[in-house]
Parts: sequence; C-alpha cells; structure tokens
Amino acid sequence: MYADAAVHQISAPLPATAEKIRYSDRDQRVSAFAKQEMLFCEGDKADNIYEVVDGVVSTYRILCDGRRQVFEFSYPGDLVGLGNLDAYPVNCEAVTPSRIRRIPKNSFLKSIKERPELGRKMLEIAMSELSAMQNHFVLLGRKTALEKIASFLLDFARRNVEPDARSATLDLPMTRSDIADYLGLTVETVSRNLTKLKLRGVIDLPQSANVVIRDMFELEDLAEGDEDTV
Amino acid sequence: MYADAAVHQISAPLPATAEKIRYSDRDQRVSAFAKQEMLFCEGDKADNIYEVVDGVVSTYRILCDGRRQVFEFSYPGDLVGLGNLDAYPVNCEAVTPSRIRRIPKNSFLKSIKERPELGRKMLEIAMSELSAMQNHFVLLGRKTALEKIASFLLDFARRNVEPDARSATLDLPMTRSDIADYLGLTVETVSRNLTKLKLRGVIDLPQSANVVIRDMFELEDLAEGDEDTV
DNA sequence: CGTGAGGTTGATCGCTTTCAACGGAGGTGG
DNA sequence: CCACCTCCGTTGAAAGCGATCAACCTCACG
Repeated sequence: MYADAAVHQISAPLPATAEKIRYSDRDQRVSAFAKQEMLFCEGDKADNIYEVVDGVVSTYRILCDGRRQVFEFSYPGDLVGLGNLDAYPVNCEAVTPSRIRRIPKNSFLKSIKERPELGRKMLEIAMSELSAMQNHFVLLGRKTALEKIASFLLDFARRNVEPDARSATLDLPMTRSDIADYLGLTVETVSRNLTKLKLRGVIDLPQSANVVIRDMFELEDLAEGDEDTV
Repeated sequence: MYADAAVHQISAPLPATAEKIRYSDRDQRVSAFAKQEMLFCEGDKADNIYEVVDGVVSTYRILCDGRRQVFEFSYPGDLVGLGNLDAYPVNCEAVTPSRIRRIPKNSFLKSIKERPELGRKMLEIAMSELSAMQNHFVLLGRKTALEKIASFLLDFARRNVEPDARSATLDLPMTRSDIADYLGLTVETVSRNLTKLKLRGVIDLPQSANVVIRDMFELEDLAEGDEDTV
C-alpha cells in the first residue's frame, strides 16, 4: 500500500540509480528490521549506506533534553546514510517492519569513481533533495499547525496516488509522535488538527492510521494558508 | 570584516572548488549588486549559477500572504543557484553590496562532465550542505526563540573567528528582519531575545549591527538549551 | 481478560505574535 | 547646514496559538 514502489517516482528518483548498482553479493546484503529497530545511531561509524527495499524508515536527531526532530521518512528505493562524515550525524530506525539493503560505503564510493555518470546522477539526486528540504524549511519556520498537517497529508498523498486525483486513501505507517516530531509539533496538536480537518469534512479518519482525503484541492488551499473558507 | 574569505573554510568548502573552475572570460563575469538587489527571482529561468565573490546574499521564498522563509545566507566562495530545475525555486538577493560572479550553467555542467573529480567534489559539498541543513531543521522545529538566537550568533561567529576563541566581535550584515525570517521568528522576538542575552551579560550590543560575544561557552549552552543558569 | 502503548480530548499555561508607539540613524532636499 | 522623512530597531501591552498537564479511550497482544 504505502510501500508501493511502483508509484514512487516523484520525490524519490533513486530506484533507477540504485538499480544500476550491481554487486555480486547484492541480495545477501538485504536484511529485515523490526518496527523501531535501529539501522544506525548518531555517532556510529558511517561504514554503510542503506537502501530501503521495503518498509519505511525515519531519520532523526534527539537533543539532550529529549526533544526530537525527524528529518525525513524514507521509502522503498530511497538511500539513507549518505554523507561525507566519518560518523553518522543522525539516528535511523525502522518505522515499519522493513527490508533494508546494506551497501558498504567503500564499494559505493568505488562505483561512483568508476562510473562518473553515476556520480552525476547522485549529484542530481542530492540537489533535488536540497530543494525538497526548502519546502520543509518553509513548513517548519512559517506554517501554522493546521497548514503543517495539511501539507504533510498532501505530500504523503502525492507519492501514493496519481497526481490529478481528487480524493485519496492513505495508510499512514508512522505514529502521531513521528508525525509530530517531523512537523515540529506535539502529538496533541497533531491529533487535534487531524480532528479539525475531519470536522471540516476535508478528510475522514476511519482508523487512526487510515486517512481518507475527501477533497485534495481544499487540502491544498489549507496547506498554503490561502484562506479558511470552511 | 564579515566578508573575510581567509577565515571562511568551515561551512564553505567551496573556494577550493570554485578556484578550479577556470574560464577564459572568468573575470568579465563578475558584477556588482547593490543592497537588496535581486540576483534572480523564483520562477526565473535557471541559466546561471552565481559565486559570491564579495558580500553576502540571501536565498528565500515568500508565501502568497507575505510570510517569508530565508533558507540561507551565502558568503564569499559560496555558490548559489545550483539545482536541477529549469526555473529557480527561490529568490536570491544581495544582503550587502556584493560582487557576484555569474557562471553559465551549461559551462558549469560541462566542466563537471569533463572532470569527474570536480563532480565528486560537488557531490561532497552537496552532502555537507545536506547535513548542515539538518541542524537548521532542529533549530526551526524544536528550538525556542532564545536558543535560535544563540545558535544563530554562534554559527555566524564560527565562520569568523578561530574555533577556540572565548569571545568574538561580529558585524552582522543582515537586518533583524532577515534574521527573523531565517530563524522562523518575528523581528520583535529577535530584538527582545538579543536584549535578553545582553541583560544576561552573554553578549554586548554596541550598535544594532555589532554584536560582541562575551562568553562563547555560555552561548553554546544556551544554544543547546542545556540550562538557564544565568 | 488484563495490560500497555498509542491516540484523543479537555483545561490551563506561557511563549511568541500581534498591534502600537517611540527612538535613532542615515539620506535627501530646501 | 539643518529640517524632515523614512527605515530599522526597540519596547510595551494584549491576544492567540500551541505546549503542557491530565484524564480517558481504543486496540493489539500476551
């Protein structure tokens, strides 16, 4: 459902790239992670890069007093753990039971060195990652709680349904706490604003993990703060 | 002062790279921009990349209702306008009078294609950019106003003074409004918290653009929210 | 059936925003 | 050269949004 790689091109142009990376021992390196199991921790030696084969993982950092910021959710085809530091600067854990391919950083770098076009592809990916992050800066810095929730649902919907759909059914793999820490809110505020959207008739919430977007366009308006005409 | 390229290695490993890019018409492409003059606007055709030779520029986006989010300040040696989109997704304007080198995107891409090691260098830069952005996510999503201000001053100080200095004098090139929009605050809140830091004796404010950090370590504590022991 | 984690809702608090007034610095024109 | 004006920054008062604290609900699981 949410992990449907087939409809996952928009914000994750990685599959094509990842597919080009062929290792002799490629499939032995895929292993399973339970929900909430760590792929790696902040400070661990950054020897590997990970490709999400199936499931969802989150990347986050925790401040000394417990505050947490989730940086991104990664979906099948996405790579995590990339970076030029010796140690991972972030934590990474499975949000759902996942299958993850471990790619030794050395061989990854070697591949890039051997095939410049691969490096350019990676650069392209990094760039589009950068521009995707700009949207999130706007969200964190300038949007209200309601706008954040609307934007989040919309982003999630866009990777799972055809672009011009007017409605959508989503199965959110992450908890309210994950969402809150991704949007810079508390769980209570996330919950309250989901309820608010439901009362306004923009979405439906058959179950807590199941969101039905009734009107995509209205949600888009709310996400941009265009108005409050509901 | 703030534009001292010599002490500008930490967050901008670009000079070395930029220096490797030699064009026959290299110096003809440097032009001057007045304060607040736009280098390019959101939606403009992204034909050029710009290197800050001297001065400071800001990159930002504005929502339809006027809310603004500044993504970054770029300093001498930094490149702006990179990206794989046809149109710039952001606005870019000079914060101070600046000298800017325009680099046609074509020739830039050609250079990368011709010299793979340049592409790898760029990838490295993009990566470290990504990890720098993570710090800003934490700041925007989880830090209080005081922590944001402290973090901002600290970041700015780190690019202008030797790493182990206990105090520092800064000349902030940007306005309170720029700072506010960078930190996701209002000008009033920025002003109030600078005053608060001053009253606590952590900083001094001889003039509004001039900040003296009296105790770097204390500022670091405040930036991380370690405590409020002042 | 009991238990515990995740989710929702209510009441209250407090930080940041908003609205408003004022002060100072720089620039322009009389 | 000075008066004026405008922009930027600061400060005060009040409002509002999201956080906090707390209770309760729901559901999966042992």
